[in-house]
Amino acid sequence: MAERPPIEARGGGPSGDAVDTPGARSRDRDHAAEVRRALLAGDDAPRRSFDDGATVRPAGQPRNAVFVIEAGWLYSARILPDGRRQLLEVWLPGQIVGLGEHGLQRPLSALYALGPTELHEISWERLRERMCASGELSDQVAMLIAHERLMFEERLTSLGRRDAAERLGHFLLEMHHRLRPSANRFRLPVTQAFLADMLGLTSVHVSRMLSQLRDEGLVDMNDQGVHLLDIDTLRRACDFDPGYLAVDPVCNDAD
Amino acid sequence: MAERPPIEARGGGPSGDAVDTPGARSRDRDHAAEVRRALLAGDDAPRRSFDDGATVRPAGQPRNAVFVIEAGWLYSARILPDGRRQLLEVWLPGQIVGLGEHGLQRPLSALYALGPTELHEISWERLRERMCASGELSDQVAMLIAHERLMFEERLTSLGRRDAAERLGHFLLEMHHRLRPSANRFRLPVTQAFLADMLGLTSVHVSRMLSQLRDEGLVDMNDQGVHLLDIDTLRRACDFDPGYLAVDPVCNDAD
DNA sequence: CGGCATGTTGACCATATTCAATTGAAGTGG
DNA sequence: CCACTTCAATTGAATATGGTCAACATGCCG
Repeated sequence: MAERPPIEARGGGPSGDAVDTPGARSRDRDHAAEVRRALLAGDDAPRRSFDDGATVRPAGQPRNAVFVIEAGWLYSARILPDGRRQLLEVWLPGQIVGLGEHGLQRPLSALYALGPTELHEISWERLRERMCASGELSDQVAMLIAHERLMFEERLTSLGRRDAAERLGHFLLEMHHRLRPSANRFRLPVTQAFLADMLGLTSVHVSRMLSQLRDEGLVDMNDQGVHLLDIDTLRRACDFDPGYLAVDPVCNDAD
Repeated sequence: MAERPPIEARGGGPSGDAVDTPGARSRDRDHAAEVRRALLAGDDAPRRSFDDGATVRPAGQPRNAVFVIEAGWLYSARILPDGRRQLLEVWLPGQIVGLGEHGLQRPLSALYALGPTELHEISWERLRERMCASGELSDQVAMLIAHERLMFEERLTSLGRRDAAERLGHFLLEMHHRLRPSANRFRLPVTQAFLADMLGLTSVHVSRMLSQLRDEGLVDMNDQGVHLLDIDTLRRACDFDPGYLAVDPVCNDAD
């Protein structure tokens, strides 16, 4: 068993933007940027600020807007009645948050600020209006939703079939890829409890696994600073293939 | 707790289709049916048959079609290089499979037949053509993709934060809801190993947990026949809320 | 009949959780 | 400046949940 295709199954690098099967659109174009421009055109979208930890959008309430992140990070989470929580996604500057609730009356997941944030708020009314006006916009929105789905596909695989160390390594590689720092260091402003709720673990075990990764010379993480010591080994160990990551339009400061 | 709306959620189900926040679309219309009609109009879509277990679409190959299920079930799966596999979704008759790969050159997940199946194949070329022609179609496709994403959101929560028994109960309730049998019995033509790969467990443990659920008087499952003995208790125990399930257009035989 | 796939059960083991104690850093208020 | 609190992280010990290995039963099908 076990085929052995991926790990670099592309043309060259994470986005061999050369070949394009006819009729198939490349994910390499920055759809988010185009959608952002379309949604913000007119420049009258209200701006909103949130403090660290603030609830940007509660769960269960009628959904009525999407957000374009101007600065800061967000995360989405699903809370169970007994308090357990599963974090679903981390959202970075430039991303459009909330498209995935298209067609849903009330989101099941809540949205919180990860650090102080600046957002543009675009009402669904306005969004619909612009989508009706532009088939291309509709299409790009569909692709962005498909990309959110694809991220979940990968995370589902992590939670279902990867052990704690693999999940951690995989997630850190993912964030590294999304943030595109110049070096192998980047800031990840989250606690270990956050990582735990993201990866289906406990904070205690996250602490242990990070120590282990450090001992193995793979990752050094302290005080929200991540240093990937041996990316190639880590990628192999975690079965990380960035093929599922679209270009995330993020401007970021390394270290 | 535990609402009690659906089970016949068509006319006035989980979301009293009377009220509709302006600009917000209800998920209660059967978008899948409308998209199906649009894609199959002309009736020249090639039909394809697959035997049980056949690969409908391999992973890693250029994606070039979506499928409308005429009869039989499909499932999608992600396979890790070392053979571990995570099943992602079960697809039922009437569903359109492959929309979630919109914008992606090569799907990471493979698609297999669960029992003998009959499909209509619609090329992406054709799909794009019709989406360009109809903004409404684009929009409905976006909603269907959003729904796939929503299913993942729920399953992610299961894998991350629910224990084995809860995952099993939750999944069975979900299938019960999607299949809409007349009674509390339905056929689920999968093995315990299948359930295991779906829920991030081992087949041995699935066996044990099913025995436990039987002992508790909650679920009786044998030879692919599921009997939900105490739905209300089960729902409460598993935190199952069908709100995330759109109306799945499925015709099914109970028992 | 024999082979294969599936499910069940037991014994043992591993991974991860729970509980608890400790440390260090950061913030508050006297 | 110094208690005092709070929160995050670390570590150890005990525990639990689920995994591994293996044996066996059953049903199906050639």
